[in-house]
Amino acid sequence: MHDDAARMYFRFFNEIGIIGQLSRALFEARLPDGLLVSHFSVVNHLVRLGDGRTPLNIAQAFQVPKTTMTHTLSILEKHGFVEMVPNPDDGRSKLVKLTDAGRAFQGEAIERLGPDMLTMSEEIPAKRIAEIVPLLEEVRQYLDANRP
Amino acid sequence: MHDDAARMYFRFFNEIGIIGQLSRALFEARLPDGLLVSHFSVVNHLVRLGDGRTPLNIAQAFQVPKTTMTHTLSILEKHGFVEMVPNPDDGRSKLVKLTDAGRAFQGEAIERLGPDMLTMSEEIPAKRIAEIVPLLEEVRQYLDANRP
DNA sequence: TGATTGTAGTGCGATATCGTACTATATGAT
DNA sequence: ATCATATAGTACGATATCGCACTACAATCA
Repeated sequence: MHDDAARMYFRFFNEIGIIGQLSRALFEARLPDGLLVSHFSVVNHLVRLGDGRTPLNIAQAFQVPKTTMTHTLSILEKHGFVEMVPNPDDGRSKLVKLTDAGRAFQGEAIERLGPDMLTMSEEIPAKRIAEIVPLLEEVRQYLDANRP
Repeated sequence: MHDDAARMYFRFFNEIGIIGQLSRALFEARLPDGLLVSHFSVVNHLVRLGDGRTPLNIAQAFQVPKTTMTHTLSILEKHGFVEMVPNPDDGRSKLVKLTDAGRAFQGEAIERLGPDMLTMSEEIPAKRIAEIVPLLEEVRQYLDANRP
């Protein structure tokens, strides 16, 4: 491993970290007060991939401890975006159901991001983004498969 | 803005977020107990770009509120990695000085990451990473310049 | 069946991050 | 010089995230 190579990985992960932070801040500025990306992400996940999942299943999808997901889901429940129902197949567990308010929240949040993405696309076309997404997916899969 | 373009940006930021989370977890597994990436990052910043900076300057470099940096620096001070000294040019402010222990901490943390990067470079060569870093920098600069 | 082991979710405590408000000092206008 | 405004740092409270430990239920095995 050359120093140059090591430095390149450092730069890469550094940029990833900063972009993650900046995009999160941008996104949260478009969400209703008090709601965070971590809240939206779960609702978005349920809308896209289907609800009726267990908290543990969702926690694993987001790579967060189940205690964190318990907390996040309690917030979503407080906002009326999801409902927790008993799992008929397993008395220990619950199923997370989206409500109409939850679906509306997801749709509105995405709509609010439209103008930002439009503006960004004028400076950095989606075509250029599309060129690097595959490698990012590869890196993500590698890291996912090699978790400590 | 086509839906396809919007979806591409979503995928991009989604991958960024996940990679950020996974790489943070990986890195923190290599740090001494109780120390987080947020701690290392500040020490690393001071080693690379020079110490004797003010807390506010560092906070802005990391795009975090100054209250967060106050807290982070207090942790680093508790570990003996930095010292806070009065700023001779401004009675309101302080300067952050690295200690020998701080430099050692940074060097050891980087060394510990070496094997991980070596392993990763076997699957995803640094050359491929190098090809996309410039665009990531562009995105980062764009987001930085268009903060809400 | 009963005992053991494993799993889903939660309660609790610790730390990180952030927003608001405050203090002390600096800057600029008059 | 004085006053108004701006800035650096901190105190404090709120929320997010996480690890540990516990409970309830499930699965397995004797």
